[in-house]
Amino acid sequence: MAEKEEQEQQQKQPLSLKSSAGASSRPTISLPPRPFGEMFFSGGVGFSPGPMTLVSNLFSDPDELKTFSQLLAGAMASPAAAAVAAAAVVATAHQTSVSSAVGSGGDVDPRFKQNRPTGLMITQPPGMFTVPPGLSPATLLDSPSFFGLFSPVQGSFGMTHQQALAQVTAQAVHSNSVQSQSEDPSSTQPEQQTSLTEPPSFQDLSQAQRDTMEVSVYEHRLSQPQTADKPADDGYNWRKYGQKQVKGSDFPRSYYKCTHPACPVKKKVERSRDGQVTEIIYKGQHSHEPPQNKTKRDNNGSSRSSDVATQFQTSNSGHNKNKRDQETSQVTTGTEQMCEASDSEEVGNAETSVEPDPKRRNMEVRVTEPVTSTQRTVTEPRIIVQTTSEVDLLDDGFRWRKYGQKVVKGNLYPRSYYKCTTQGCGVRKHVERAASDPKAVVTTYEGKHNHDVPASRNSSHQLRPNNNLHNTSTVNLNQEQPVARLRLKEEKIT
DNA sequence: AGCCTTTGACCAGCG
DNA sequence: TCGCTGGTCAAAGGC
Repeated sequence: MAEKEEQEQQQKQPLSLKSSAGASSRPTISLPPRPFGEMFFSGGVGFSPGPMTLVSNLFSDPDELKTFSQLLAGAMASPAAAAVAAAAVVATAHQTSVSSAVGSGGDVDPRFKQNRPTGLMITQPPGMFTVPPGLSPATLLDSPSFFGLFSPVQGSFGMTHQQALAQVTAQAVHSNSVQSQSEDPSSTQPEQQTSLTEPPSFQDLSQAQRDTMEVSVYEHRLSQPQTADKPADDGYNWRKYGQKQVKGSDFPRSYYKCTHPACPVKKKVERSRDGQVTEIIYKGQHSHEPPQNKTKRDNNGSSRSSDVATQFQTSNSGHNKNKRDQETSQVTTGTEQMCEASDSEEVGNAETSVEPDPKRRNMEVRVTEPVTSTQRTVTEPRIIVQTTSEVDLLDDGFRWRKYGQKVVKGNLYPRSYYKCTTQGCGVRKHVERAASDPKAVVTTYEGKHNHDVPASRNSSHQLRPNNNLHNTSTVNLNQEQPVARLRLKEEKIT
């Protein structure tokens, strides 16, 4: 008897795994409706400014950014990455179609490295991407439906990344729309149909459309469960307006409303028996920016933490009949597996990364995100996919492989992340376009090369970082070009 | 004083 | 229609 109870208790632990769609109590936390790109890419880079600065003008073309096709190609190199790409595309596209709403968070928490989320599962809303358990991402990629979804993108070279995303969005939304209509033939969703050609951003939507649009973003919390009275601080102010003991839960469910006047956003917070937050479901779109002066109350780092969104769901108020189901159903990619925390530097650092773990082939993908605390509005969601094929040739003498990029606060341009391709060398650098001048870039090095410049490139390198430099300096390499900086940072990479 | 949480009651959807 | 369940309201109290 006691043993049974113990088993039950174990099953109710936040990290326990259950199937979704009603039966699921997989620990999920849904993010507030905010740009997926931001959720993926903002905050907590993990790098800190290094000591030396140097001028360079390595990118003259703002389109250095990877195209969607490139991202897709990169993703296809790795099944796991492919899954992440798919999920990211869907999520991003979905976000694009629904909202350009603001994000949440605050300042970067330096404790993030300790508290960073460590894993999550990418899931998709019904009618969008559904990868049945047992179907590997690679299989997915081979499936006609997958490329059916992406075909407009692949067949649209020359279009912008955002346009590509828009088309994917259209496909996804259409798919969702079709499903919804099949469930409720009497209702139509003209605005979504319209989005087939040009998905409207949240700003583009009429107020009525905004009001009827709901977005829930599910997020899995794999570590740092919320044990405080309040759930994760997501940058907004909430007022609890109700609490209910729900069936099948040992802990009551709490209901919160955004305290901002006229803001319709609500969230539900569920906890496990031990008080840990196991699920937060957001509903609605914030009609305002997060309060900038919001008090940070995280003394232990538990607040301010947010994990990567793993599931997007949309519903239309016209379908309230099915709203509950839509809100609670969760379709996940791959098996119902939860990955434990990983201390992988690659995973744990700032950007989204992918860890193709053969043991978790059917597990979606592991993607991590730093504690998000930056607050900004992302106008163009971007995708970060770890690519394996691209070798960056930024000519500092070393060979680099680009493994991600993201948009950072205050800069319209993403910065890109590179790793030294030499085996065993953990040096990384990130290159960002200067906010003040897109022609200038800031390159930050992290770590110390444990090898010499590759012989084949010895003669060509221009900006080789001095591994032993500790000073900071700025060098203007080109009087005609804006000053960019190369920061060198020497620190132990753990 | 203002904002928040608590909590019992009420309401609506569903089977 | 009734009971169950989840969601919300609103008064009371605390900080």
